[in-house]
Amino acid sequence: MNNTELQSRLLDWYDQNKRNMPWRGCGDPYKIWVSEIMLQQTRVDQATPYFERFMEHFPTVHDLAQADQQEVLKVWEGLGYYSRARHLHAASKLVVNEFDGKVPDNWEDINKLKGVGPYTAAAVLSIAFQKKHAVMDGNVIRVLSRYFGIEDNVRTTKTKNIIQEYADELISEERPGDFNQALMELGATLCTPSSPECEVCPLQKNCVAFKTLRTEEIPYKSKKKKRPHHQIGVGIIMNKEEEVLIALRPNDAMLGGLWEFPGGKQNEDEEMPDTVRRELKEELDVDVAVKKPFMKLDHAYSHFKITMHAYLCEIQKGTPKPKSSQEVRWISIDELDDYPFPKANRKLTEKLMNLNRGQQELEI
DNA sequence: AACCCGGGGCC
DNA sequence: GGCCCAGGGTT
Repeated sequence: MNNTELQSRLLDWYDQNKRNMPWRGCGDPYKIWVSEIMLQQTRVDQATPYFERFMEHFPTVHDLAQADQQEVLKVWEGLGYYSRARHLHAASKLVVNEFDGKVPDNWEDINKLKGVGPYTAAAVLSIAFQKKHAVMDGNVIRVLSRYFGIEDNVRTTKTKNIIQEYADELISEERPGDFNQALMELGATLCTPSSPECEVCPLQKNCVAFKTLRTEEIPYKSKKKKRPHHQIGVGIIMNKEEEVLIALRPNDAMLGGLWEFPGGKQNEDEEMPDTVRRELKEELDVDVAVKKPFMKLDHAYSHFKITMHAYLCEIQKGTPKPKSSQEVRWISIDELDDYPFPKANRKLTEKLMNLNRGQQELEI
C-alpha cells in the first residue's frame, strides 16, 4: 500500500465515521486551540462539556484575555491539570497583545504560546490553517507502531522520533488536518489499546501487527513506577460567624490557583489530630483545637494517592496568616461554590453545603 | 532522560 | 489494582 492509497483509505473511513465534536469543522482557530489544550491527556467525552461551558464564558480570545484567572480556573474546575488553564489564559493575553488577537498560523510564533508544545502546534496549524504538520499523540503512536510493526519501547524519545518520521512521511498534502484527525480517530475508536476492531479497520490489509497477531503486544511500553500512598490531615476551621477558612495555593504549586482547606502529610508515629495541629501551626501560624472527625476520603493523583482525614477545628490562639499559601479567607458555607477547589477538597465542600442546607448541626 | 502534573473510565 | 487518555513544563 503506497502513501496515496493509505491516505484515501483513511480519509474515506474518516469521512464516513468521524464523531461529532463541537469544535470540529468550526474553522475558528481560537476554538480549535482551546479544544486541543483541553484534550491533552483527556478523553473527548470528558472534555466536551467543559469546552461548551468554556465557550459560553469566553466566546473569543479577547473575552479570555480580559477575564480574571480565578474565573478561568472556576470554569476549568474538575478537568484537572490546572496549569493548562493558567497557561492558556496567559497565552490568550499574548495573542491579543502581540498577535493582533489572531492565533498564530506559523510554527515559530505558535510555539511562543505557553502550554503549546509539538503536538498542539501541529494540531492547530493543520486543523485550523491546513498547514502540513503531522501530529503524534498516544493514538498515532499506537496506530503507527502496530501498522509498521514497531516493537521498541514507545516511551523512549528514540522510538517517538521514528514514529514522528513515519507520520511526517504519510501525511496528506491536500487534507493535512483531516489526515491528522483521522489517524487519531482511528486510534480512539477502532485501534484501541485492548481488543481493537481490526475486522473493520481500513488499514488492516498492510498492518504488521494484525498480520502477525501481535496487536496485544504492540505498542510495547515499559512499566511505570507504582504510586506512593500518603495520609493527609486537613482542618476545617470555623469561627463564631459560621464561616470557614480557606487558603489559596501558589500558582507554581500543584493545583496552583485553586483553594483548599489547609493541612498536610502525616509524619511517622504521629496521630492524625497532631498532624492537623502541626500543619495548621506551620501553614497559618495558629494554635487550633481539633474538635471532631468530619470526613475521610481516598483520592488518586497522577503520581501518588492520598487518604484525606478532615477534622472540624477551632482557633484557640492567633490569627491565620498566609505562610505556605498565597492568601487566606473566611467565607460562608454558601460561598464555597464560588471558588475553584480541587476534587478531593470539593468532596468536603459538598458535605459542608449539604449539612448547611439541611440545617444540620455544624457546631463543634 | 526523568520526573511532575488531575481526573475519569475501563478492564 | 493498573492502564490509558488529541502532552507540556521543569530539572
